[in-house]
Amino acid sequence: MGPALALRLEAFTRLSPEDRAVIATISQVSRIIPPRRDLIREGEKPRFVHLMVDGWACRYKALPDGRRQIVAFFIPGDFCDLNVYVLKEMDHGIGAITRLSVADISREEMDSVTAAHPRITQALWWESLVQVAIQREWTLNVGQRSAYERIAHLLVELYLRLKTVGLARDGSCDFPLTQNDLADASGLTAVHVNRTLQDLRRDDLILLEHKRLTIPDVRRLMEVATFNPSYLHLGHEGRNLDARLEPAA
Amino acid sequence: MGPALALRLEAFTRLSPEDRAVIATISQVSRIIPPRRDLIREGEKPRFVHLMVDGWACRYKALPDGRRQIVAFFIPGDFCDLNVYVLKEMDHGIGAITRLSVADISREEMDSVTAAHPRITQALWWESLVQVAIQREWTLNVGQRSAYERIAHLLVELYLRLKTVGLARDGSCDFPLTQNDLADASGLTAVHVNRTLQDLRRDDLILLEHKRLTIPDVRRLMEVATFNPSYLHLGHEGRNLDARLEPAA
DNA sequence: CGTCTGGTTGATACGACTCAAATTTGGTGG
DNA sequence: CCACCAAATTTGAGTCGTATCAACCAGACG
Repeated sequence: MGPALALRLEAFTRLSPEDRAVIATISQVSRIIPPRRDLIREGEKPRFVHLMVDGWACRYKALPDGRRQIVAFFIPGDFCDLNVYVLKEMDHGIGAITRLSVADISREEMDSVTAAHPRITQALWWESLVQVAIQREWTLNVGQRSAYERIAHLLVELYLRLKTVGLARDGSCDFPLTQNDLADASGLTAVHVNRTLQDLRRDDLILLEHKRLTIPDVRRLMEVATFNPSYLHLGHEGRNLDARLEPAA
Repeated sequence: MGPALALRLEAFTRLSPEDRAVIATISQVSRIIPPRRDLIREGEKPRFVHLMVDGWACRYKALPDGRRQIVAFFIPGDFCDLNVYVLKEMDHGIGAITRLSVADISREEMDSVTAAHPRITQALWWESLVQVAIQREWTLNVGQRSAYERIAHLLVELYLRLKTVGLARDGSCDFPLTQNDLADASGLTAVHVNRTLQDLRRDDLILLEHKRLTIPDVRRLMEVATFNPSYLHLGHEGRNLDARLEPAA
């Protein structure tokens, strides 16, 4: 439950102490969602911008016959949809994966922050552009990569994003997703995800057990995943994450 | 070369005559791109917001080994990436499909428009949220739908979007995409796209020849595509498109 | 009229799916 | 602390959708 949002925005820009204070204010948890419950459903009218303070969530779309695609994962420090309130209704749902602490931020609150803090505003811009870039990369991921590459890519992405907000180090992080979640996110079946994870383990690319992921050699996993970190847009003036060039050893 | 942007924004909001004048001003063509040429490449620094005035383009991402995924199509009235200039470099390319007229809009020009015209600003918000929603739907499309549904979905989406900007009527529209383009956009091979189009033709769902698409019964095609138009967010106070409920006959 | 791009066809291969069952894990209450 | 249950993971066998590879054809164009 660290200052995930501040860490996230600092990946991109520098924040003043006042900026940080403002961020701490909007990061006040306003709601706790139990695991596997929806935060908001398709069809509802969006009233707030949600900020993930603690826990994991996902954005998903469902087809009438039950097929389901997770189109994004949210980790602490992620916003969902700056400016949603211009839309009449949600075209997708957002579900908690773990127990989730969210800050529901009203339009007014948001407006007053952006009006007074250009630096934060710009950083929020960046954060939402990065989210779209991730969405595009996911389209590429399910459209072109093999199961093996696809899962590897997903794991690397999550690992790097977690690292940005201080939730991963030394190649390892908590990892609450089930194989079913991975299947829904990758467009594969759970059975095939299972076998693919076994392949990745066999090749010593990952360790994954008890909801904990360890990547012994991030570089190597990135290679097999054809992972090009440019879409995460981390190479800015802010804290320069070593995501772009993972330390060789 | 009609007022595509105005039509597009009016799908969502009402515009005053002044608004329309401003839109006409920013829609001035500043560049013509020949077909199949890149408008901007991965790695370049984005300097302008691009507005598609006439012609089709696509956003694509490529893998080192040549695999390629089209992640979006642009048709007249589409913007690409409001606010891109906060990013250091493009994580994807944008390529012209047909001969293309674009308006390159500078950051300053953009800022001055949004500062003075809240109505337009809100509409631009909407337009970019819709683009993200489309991106999510594409992830669902390639992740979950069969080849048959997938191609059908793509065709319906493009048809409805073209209709919004006055480029389609009576179930038919110009359609400059090659089967190769469709393959890159759907994550299928060109051969399989070919066979799938034949299936759709056999089932009297589409006519497609000489770069012209006709959909005899849009409703029916939407059904086989499990097309849920809510993601296009057309049900707003603006001109109410009949996309949500295509006329029965 | 030849060239080229885009479209079409056929034969074969394989990656991922399906279905079904077994096993392990984690949590809960007695 | 153990017994129990549900959820998650694992395994196996068989199938199918889509990819691959290789020709061939048609229309557009210079």
